[in-house]
Amino acid sequence: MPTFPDKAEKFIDWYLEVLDAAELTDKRYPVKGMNVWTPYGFQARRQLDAIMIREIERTGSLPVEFPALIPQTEFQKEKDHIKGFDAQVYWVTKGGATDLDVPLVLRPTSETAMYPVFALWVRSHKDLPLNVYQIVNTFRYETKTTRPFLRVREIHFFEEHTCQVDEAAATERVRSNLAAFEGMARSFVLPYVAVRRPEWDKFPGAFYSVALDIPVGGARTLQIGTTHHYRENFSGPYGIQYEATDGSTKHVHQTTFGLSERLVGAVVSVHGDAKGVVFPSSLAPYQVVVVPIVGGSGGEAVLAYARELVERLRARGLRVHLDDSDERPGAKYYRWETHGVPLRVEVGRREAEQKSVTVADRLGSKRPIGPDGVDDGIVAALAEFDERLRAKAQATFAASFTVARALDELRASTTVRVIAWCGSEACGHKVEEAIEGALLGTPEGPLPIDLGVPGPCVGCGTADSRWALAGQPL
RNA sequence: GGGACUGUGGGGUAGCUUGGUCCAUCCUUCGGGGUUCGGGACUCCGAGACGCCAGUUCAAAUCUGGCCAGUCCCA
Repeated sequence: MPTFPDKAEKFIDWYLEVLDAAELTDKRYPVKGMNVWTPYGFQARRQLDAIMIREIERTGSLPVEFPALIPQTEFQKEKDHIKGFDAQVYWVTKGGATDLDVPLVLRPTSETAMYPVFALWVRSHKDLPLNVYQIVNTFRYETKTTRPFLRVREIHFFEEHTCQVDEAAATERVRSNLAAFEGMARSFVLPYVAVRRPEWDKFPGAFYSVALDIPVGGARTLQIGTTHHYRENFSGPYGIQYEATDGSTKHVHQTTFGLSERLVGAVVSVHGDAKGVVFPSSLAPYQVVVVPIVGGSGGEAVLAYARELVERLRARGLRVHLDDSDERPGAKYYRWETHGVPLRVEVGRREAEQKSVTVADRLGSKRPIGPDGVDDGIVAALAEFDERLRAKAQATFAASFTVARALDELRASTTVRVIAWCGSEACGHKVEEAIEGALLGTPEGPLPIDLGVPGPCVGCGTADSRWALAGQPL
């Protein structure tokens, strides 16, 4: 049986082959970093979008869509922002054969597209808060190696932008974004940690940035989202101001919240195994695949039973696929395992006669259900699968962090490290050098492992320190 | 930005050092027929490739140069 490269030893090879086998993307498109969403991958993405939309709209955010092109003049208004993105923007400089008077940037993110318009929208405190989001493609000229879903040049981007009355309200919005992400992460079955990025690694133009990181084996980490507090850093240059109740004019305080198809890559990376992708039921294009086993005589009765079962399960709201292709049963099992389908329902002559089913889940359990309570049993098996997936992911997560009391303990790091840090940039860089990676920042919530109060800073020995995480961003 | 390496059917490869035995090997894939069908079936028939351009040569997948694309290492 052909196998995938070892996930632990050759992660990237494993990742690429698994994606290929699962038909989630076609990476043969002839532009670096731009891949094709296949029907199967697109359906996973559609679920991803639906979850992001559900959770953000729960917080009162509304959808908008801004244009993809931004005039250079607007793009340049915030100094740090342009400095941060200068090297990775695509320019549109011609319309037909005519050079454009003002070159246009293909949005790498939409602050500079939205904020001139926000300045028109926001006039009074009654217009606040302004909470809007969009899901669009953004473009970044990545110079490093690109990877499907994980590092792409055309990003399928979720971005929420808000305007708040003051700093405290913006701080609260950052908090509510983190709460919204908690709901999303629960759906994706992704244990993560929220960390406040160090000053030198925050989003260009931000007051501060909180990133959502997950461990992905060894000391490696993957940033799967960010939320930023901008204070007045953008509202100043873009003139987003309002008249307050006391008649004074004030600049709004802004926040953003960004997520992307990286979450698909994260789900593949975290849950995938030696047999391929494993989707939680929330993202699975097909939550259940029904495999009829039609050998010999009586095939028609089996097929009829399978079709009837599919209809009943669909009526229960499940995404169900009937695999009535010409393949033999074993080939179908392998196929849907590589594709990460949570539940496989086998029905053969035996099941058709008894009005029962045999249910196998993607984590390896297999059992008969019925003849009574077949539909309920399948629904329950799906929920059970998610919980087992969660327990498994949680155990891996918990084992992915260890404390390092001194710099030399960072060197041969085989997990993400938790360290005591004084907060200085000098000590931060010492840590980054030692781990040959990045100081991810200080956790916003509880630590992923229980460690009590931090000891002296690993860089300088100062007693005044906080816990921080260090790893090697993928 | 500096350096190294690599481009062969849809995917993965052999052949390249030493030019000819290559209208290019094998696995997979794809189309058609038949037998099969409770964990990747078998069989028969068929389809499909030397990144691009120039050069050397009687002869180029193979050597040389340029270009394009990709990968890795260093800054």
